[in-house]
Amino acid sequence: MIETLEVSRLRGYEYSINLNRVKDQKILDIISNDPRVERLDLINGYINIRIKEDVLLESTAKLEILNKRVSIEYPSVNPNKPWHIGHLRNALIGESMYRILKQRYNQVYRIDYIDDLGLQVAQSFWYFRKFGLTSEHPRFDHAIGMDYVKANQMFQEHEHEIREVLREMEENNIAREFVDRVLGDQLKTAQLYGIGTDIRVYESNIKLDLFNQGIQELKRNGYVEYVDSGDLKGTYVTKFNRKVIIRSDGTATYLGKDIVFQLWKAGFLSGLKFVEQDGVKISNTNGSIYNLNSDIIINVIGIEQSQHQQEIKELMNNMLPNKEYHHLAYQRVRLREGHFSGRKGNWLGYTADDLYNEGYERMNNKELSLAAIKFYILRHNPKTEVVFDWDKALNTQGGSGVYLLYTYVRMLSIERNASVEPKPKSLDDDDRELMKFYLHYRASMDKAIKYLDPSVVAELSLKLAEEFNSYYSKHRISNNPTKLFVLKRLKDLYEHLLYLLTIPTVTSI
RNA sequence: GGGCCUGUAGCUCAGUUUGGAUAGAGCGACGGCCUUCUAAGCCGUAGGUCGUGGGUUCAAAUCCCACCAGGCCCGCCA
Repeated sequence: MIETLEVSRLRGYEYSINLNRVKDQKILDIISNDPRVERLDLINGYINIRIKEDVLLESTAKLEILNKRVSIEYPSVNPNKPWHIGHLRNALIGESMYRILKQRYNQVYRIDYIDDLGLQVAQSFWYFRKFGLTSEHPRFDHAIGMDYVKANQMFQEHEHEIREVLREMEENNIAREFVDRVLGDQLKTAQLYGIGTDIRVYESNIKLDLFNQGIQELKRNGYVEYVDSGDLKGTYVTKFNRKVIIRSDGTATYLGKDIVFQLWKAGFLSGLKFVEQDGVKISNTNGSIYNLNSDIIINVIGIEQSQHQQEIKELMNNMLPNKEYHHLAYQRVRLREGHFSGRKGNWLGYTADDLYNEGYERMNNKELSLAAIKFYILRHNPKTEVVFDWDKALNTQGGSGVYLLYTYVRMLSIERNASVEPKPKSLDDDDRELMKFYLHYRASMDKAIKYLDPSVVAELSLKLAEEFNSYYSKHRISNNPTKLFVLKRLKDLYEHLLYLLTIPTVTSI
């Protein structure tokens, strides 16, 4: 009962209900008879509930675990460039969301999709084969990214040739080694930022082991049909919303390839084979069959693909009404002068690695640099556009990742200086305010999961840090058994929150 | 033409889904606080037509309608 109510903003109370919302008098009886309730007060038309101290002291960060298989796909960066800040946003939202989801579902899998048969890779591979590496950078992904800008300028003139390369890639997978070399470097950035994956799927393997059988299956089940007249003559379209998935020349559209993959995630199609390497399942035609069978499918993809995602969602809901399909849409990170464009190459100087290096230079510390960047990105609601600003991204003062770590280190320091054993006696209102964060945590996690939004957790962490710093300046903690106990509990929760935000901790600053 | 997202303090953002207590933070400005657990901190002051106009309601930043501004999407591209 109590769990469903909102956590009160008033000091000393844990929950509050607006009297006007109480439609049924029985609710009042139930609340006042709840053994966990210590006291009810009526103030300004609100029922304020104070719960018993031991209930507060015993609250934990453990949520009810649901038995569902969840997959979340991110960051799926094209393997022909280094990660820029926009890719980093995708990866951080994905990784944080993954960690949050794991608190609620018993099986959560991270998927990274590698588009090794895309036009972008074809352009880069064509250029590389023709001219070799023409940009200088110690990292292959960076150099290739710079070369891509040049390759793109030549695209129109050499389109026929490049499309021919793409066909060769599709037939003989000739770019795989090139792609893996770029990917290997991209993964260094991923590792730097603590971004992980469980399942890596290459488009070439989908093409090889899943696509044709998948399309046959869809035809057999009547989900797609051949068009024999009109504008779309010669294509195969989805029966449900008449979107082209096979062109009249027999090749697959983006939607066609995508839908097959999403259906694989849901367990509707089978055939992908995997080998395991360092705990990661990697698609490989010589491996063994594995099916994910997700109940809930989440894709972290830019908001500009909303319409495309909506089409897939409708199709999935239509075919598999028992599965959930979600598009976690995020706005782009952009520069003052405009959006990132691989074509123009204005991501130069704004790669995820550049960002880290600049942070390291300013703070001379790996964790502080990472914390600043991660918090800056994650505290924005995914739907809001982030206009990139060096000083804001690498802020070391209030409302920053550095502030969060500083607060954490302060907690550790007080614990180190403790002169008594932590043991709770009676809590004053300030102690209760801190213990209440366990209740706030539950509410925030519900919200973060419901709306697929890690910024909820970022805001909670910041509020906790602010509340604690205020508490710290007001009370002497290290010689007070109750306050040391509260500190310990709060620190446990805080550590957990930082973990959810992918922010690594430090022990001193 | 159709659809989606955004608009809250000088700046960057919470709060909008579930209408309700004086609309909250940070940065920047100004003023305080280090012989006491980390001052990358804390406390205080100034700063608001919640894009605009209607509507619903006892009550609207929040719900409904229209409009304005910025961004994005509507292909046998990906």
